[in-house]
Amino acid sequence: MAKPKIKTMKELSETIGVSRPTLSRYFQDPSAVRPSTSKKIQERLSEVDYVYNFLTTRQNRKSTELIGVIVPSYKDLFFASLIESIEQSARDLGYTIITQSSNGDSGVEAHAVRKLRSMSVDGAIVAPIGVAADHDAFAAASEDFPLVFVDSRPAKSMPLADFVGTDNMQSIGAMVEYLCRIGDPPVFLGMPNLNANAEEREHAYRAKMLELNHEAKAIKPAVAGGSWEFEAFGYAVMDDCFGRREFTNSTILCANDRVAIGVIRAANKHGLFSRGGIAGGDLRIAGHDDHPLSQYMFPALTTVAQDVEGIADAAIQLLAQRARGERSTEAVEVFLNAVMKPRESA
Amino acid sequence: MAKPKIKTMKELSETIGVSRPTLSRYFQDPSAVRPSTSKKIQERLSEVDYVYNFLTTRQNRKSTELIGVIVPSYKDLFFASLIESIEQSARDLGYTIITQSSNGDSGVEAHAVRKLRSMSVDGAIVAPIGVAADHDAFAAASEDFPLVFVDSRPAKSMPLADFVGTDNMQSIGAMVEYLCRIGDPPVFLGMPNLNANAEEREHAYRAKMLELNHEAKAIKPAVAGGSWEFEAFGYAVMDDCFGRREFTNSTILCANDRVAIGVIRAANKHGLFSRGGIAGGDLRIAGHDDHPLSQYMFPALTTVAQDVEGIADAAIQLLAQRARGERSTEAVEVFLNAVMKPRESA
DNA sequence: GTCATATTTTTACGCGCGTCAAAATCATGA
DNA sequence: TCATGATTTTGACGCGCGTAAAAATATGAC
Repeated sequence: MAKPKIKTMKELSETIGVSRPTLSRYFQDPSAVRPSTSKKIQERLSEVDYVYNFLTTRQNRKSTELIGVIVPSYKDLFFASLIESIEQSARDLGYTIITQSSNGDSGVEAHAVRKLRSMSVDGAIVAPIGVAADHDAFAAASEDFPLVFVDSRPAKSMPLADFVGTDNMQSIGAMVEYLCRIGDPPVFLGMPNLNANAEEREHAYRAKMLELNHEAKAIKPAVAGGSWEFEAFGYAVMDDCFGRREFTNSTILCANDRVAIGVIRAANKHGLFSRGGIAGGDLRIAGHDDHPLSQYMFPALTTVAQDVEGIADAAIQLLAQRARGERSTEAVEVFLNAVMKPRESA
Repeated sequence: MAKPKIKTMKELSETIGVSRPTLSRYFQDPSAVRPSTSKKIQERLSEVDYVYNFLTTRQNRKSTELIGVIVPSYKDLFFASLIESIEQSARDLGYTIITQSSNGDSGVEAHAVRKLRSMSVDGAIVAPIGVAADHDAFAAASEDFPLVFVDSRPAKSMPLADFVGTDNMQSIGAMVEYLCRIGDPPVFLGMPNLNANAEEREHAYRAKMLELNHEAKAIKPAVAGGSWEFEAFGYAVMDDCFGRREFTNSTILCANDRVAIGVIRAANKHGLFSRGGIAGGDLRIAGHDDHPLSQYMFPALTTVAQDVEGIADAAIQLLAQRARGERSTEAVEVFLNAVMKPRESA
């Protein structure tokens, strides 16, 4: 680092030989100054060590180009994938992402929303926790900046917030159809009722079963499922069932892959996959999401892949639209399709 | 939201009936004003909708109370756990976390570091990518704020940066000892050479094997391993080996759990666990990290658990120390112990 | 070389809040 | 009730940069 360190734009303007306002314009859009000037600035800039002051620039610009992201948990690869996609889409458009985890707690979620308000973000993408969410916090926020919910809709609907997510009717529908075509009609194992997907996916399952003239049947969890430890939930519920020799020959459709991973573990523990190793028995298990590790399960988990990149992209686009002043009143709901990933488990 | 919205502190000071400087002091430390005043402010505050302006306050305070975090990937549950722990520790101390993923790319990493500089963070916690990291970016940053590396040390050592991580000699040592005590001495399957842990763990393995008078042996990957898709790497390498009936009766110590998950999958594919289901054969597999899903593998993965919370906590503490002006010259390295998690796979 | 137009420079103010010093007010105990 | 120290108010300046208006200068076609 032999490069001389320059701390303020004023100082920079002196060593570089252009006025500060010109520099200011250059940083916001290099093409806003004459090409020769732009080139000159660019060259001199590479010879010094200057980083613009993020906080001050954002304070004064009309737009902060900050986007907040709130997810219930980092330790869920679906959300992790989502964040990664959002961060990439955002970087391409020049946005800076502020990520926070609500940790499945409505208090923390409200606190996070509040922080986004204090940071004057241009918009927020939130995967809400469903139960007992702090509706007021969101309502207040949506007056300050556009809000788009992803993955699941908040319990109490927000008139001004957009939504992007997978069409559960389509995704679950495709899976049910597939399962019925290949074998016995599935029973359903829900996820803990922590967000709207829990109910929606069960509903989608029932609807499709009805359509196909099969009797819908949901497994009643014998254990409480109040936490986001979905694998533990799936394992505990089915370890119990399998222990009583229930559902050992069923086709089990799980509300998501993490639950399914727990179920597979339980099935393996009870030796239900022993014949020949791979999907030899009558027990079949299916999931939902295409969790990055689902293909490494044994048997590899049959699932439906959510279009994570599509969701991230659409969410950013919706935010950008609002930022441009479009659709200032009507809210939009975008539903993306999921695609079947038939593997070994069903 | 019937609460009247108040946008500036000046406005707030008028509706609340105290002067703006007093409010300012209250927000920075409620105990800095007289108890009766503090109570009065607190009460009135709950009746209005005011959020302080984060950007402006940080611009003017000597400390921004911002801490940057950079990890190579969100889609790695080890890092996800780490971020979650850091966020919690930080929240308790009043810090705000800015998380970024370098996506395993040194360019993105350098860009992220630069952004942290522009945000005037009080410090940064970074899990570096090892190869071809942009040393200059870190060097420049470390002149602006304290830097603590976690998980692995950067390729080129940084004289002013602290380090917190697991003592690979201890963790791998404990595992090798365990494996040798229970069965055959292990062979080693490394991880792609993407950070310092790759070499360090292999070295630790060799050292311990030497100490125990066993011959060290590392599996030579027949496939390239340049990406962070560790499961795919482990699977590809061992699918190839098992296909040639190599190592089918070995004890395989993997450099991390994600590699091990791929290996388990390969072993299952080749039916190497078929006798009785659980760890019946001679093939044994062990990992490192205690990945949240390792216990759901089949067989459940024997591993060593890194002290993730301990790492997060120590990192924050080191940063806080530097912020208080302690240890302005000497760098510190903190090594935490890992604990054995013997399960089914070995 | 001239003139119309495009850029840049100068100058100055504003953003919302931190912070300081001096003046005003308050709380407390004798 | 008064003195005294603690707290608050007033008034003012600064942070680094955005931005607007007017003046100065550069550019390019003729």
